[in-house]
Amino acid sequence: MKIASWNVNSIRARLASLTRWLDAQRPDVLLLQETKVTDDDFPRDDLLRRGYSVVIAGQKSSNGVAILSQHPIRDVTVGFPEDGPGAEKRLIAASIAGLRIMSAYIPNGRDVAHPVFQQKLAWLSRLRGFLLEQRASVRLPIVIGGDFNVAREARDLWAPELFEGQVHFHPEERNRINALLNAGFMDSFRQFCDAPARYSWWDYRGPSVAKNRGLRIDYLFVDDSLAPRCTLAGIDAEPRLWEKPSDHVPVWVELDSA
DNA sequence: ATGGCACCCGGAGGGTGA
Repeated sequence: MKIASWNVNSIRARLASLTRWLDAQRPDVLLLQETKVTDDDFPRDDLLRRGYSVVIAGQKSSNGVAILSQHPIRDVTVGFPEDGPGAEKRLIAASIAGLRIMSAYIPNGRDVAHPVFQQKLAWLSRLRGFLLEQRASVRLPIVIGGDFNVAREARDLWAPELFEGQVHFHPEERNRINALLNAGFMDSFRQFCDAPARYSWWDYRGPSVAKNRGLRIDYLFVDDSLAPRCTLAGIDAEPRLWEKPSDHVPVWVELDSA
């Protein structure tokens, strides 16, 4: 079972790339972030035609998450239980093939001095609590993928000395990610690859792609209990070289059948 | 060096991303 996650930076702008990648890779499940579209305008038909069921949590202009699946989708929840009606659409969870699968788009944080940076930290803390609550209540192994907007380690950034203490590589962000993993999850990519400079995002501007100046900020975290089933994981950097790319690329994990 | 680029909305150019 192949599960992938991709911040597409607008599903409408990325529909050609998305369908090209889906047709080539045929993942069982694809988690999307930054769909940037209302539910009414989500291009469902292009995905249904390819055999994917779709559940979405969208909003106008920004944010927006979705889950695409070739298997039946059940028990969908959007956001955190305590969210008000105006909450940004950054989290969707569903039960698929005996797993609790989630797509998450963690707030960027903008700048460490900006109030939204504290909201990012709070959001990551809430996410940890939500994962524990879901594990207890749904009782299925959890796979959460998404754009976490945090590089975990120095080997996950092109210039750690430049980013240290800044947004995306601040100790408080790393602490929140580590606390989340310590709750019983593993960074699937790092089970199979120790190499530095394997990134999931490159800036649109300047020579970022040519010089491999990127960040690894997109992850698939899987329940520790899934370790024996986890056979391979990777980052597919190729779509970053296609026409009209997202600035993020898909990350993926393969799980053996239970 | 606050630029670079791409997306959004709205119908110009500012807000946001990372």
